[in-house]
Amino acid sequence: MLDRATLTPDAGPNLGSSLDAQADWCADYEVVRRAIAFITEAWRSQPEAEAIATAAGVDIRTLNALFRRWAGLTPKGFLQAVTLDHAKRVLAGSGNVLDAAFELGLSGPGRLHDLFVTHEAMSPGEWQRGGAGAVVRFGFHPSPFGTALVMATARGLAGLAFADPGGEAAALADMRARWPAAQFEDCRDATAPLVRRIFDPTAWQPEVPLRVVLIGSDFEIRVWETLLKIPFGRAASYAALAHDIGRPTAARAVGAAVGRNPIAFVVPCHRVVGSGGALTGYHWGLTRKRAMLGWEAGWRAAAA
DNA sequence: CCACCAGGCGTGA
DNA sequence: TCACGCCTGGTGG
Repeated sequence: MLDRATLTPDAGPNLGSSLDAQADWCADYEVVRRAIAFITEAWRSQPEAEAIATAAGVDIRTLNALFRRWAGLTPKGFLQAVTLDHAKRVLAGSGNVLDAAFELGLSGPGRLHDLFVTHEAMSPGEWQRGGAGAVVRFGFHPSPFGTALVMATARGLAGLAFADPGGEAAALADMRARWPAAQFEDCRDATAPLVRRIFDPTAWQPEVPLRVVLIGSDFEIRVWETLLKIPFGRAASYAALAHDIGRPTAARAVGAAVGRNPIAFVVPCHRVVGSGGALTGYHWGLTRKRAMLGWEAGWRAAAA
């Protein structure tokens, strides 16, 4: 098992927590997004790196540099990371997701690339009672997966959404609709530190866990808690999740609950795929789900 | 690989 | 009660 010291900014993707890296994130993601869209559409013809670069609107050298910076992998490695084969490889076996994680030595304290999270769960009723007049502060920030919308309460991180260019208003409306009684305040200064930390694996450490608030039904909370057990760079199926929470026949209901996860990326709903490894859906777009799995694959490769 | 189907289940209206 | 989903396993191309 590797320790965090091997993950210096030089060894890993992007530039740690430097502000320059943050400024580059969205520009990089635009190219990544175009590359993934092209690969997804043209995978049958096994496109060359050259063709991918053209489709992404950059030259091949730029493409190489960009992928190294963005996720520490080559375009070829990236190509592999967004295929069905890769999804199957990272798919933990059926059965208990947590047990599978421990068997693989990827779970437990000190595991690699774990965004350590402590959570507090609230039912919608509790939220409404205790949160009458609750203030939710939000801000838009660059991230490796496009513009991120971060929502925070005094109790911790409550929401994380994504927006493609021009989709900021829709993302905000989506989030606001989840907590109709709350007051919202645009306050990027409050959310900026969260973003820096969330998207920089070199900043993840167990000593200072990230506090999150999960607001949902009992069933949803159980599903979301289980998502937090899926190791970085791996995947679980909806059926395995259903099995894990003791409702083996409720895979579809699990899918719906996963889809309602308010804290994208941090609660890793992007690590849930169909039983056969297919990426069946993602609230913030399948392209973004592929990007996240590819990014995690790159970080794992860089650390290994 | 695709299309379609039925069984399945928690949610919100 | 009902339609709706980030489902799944089976059938027939």
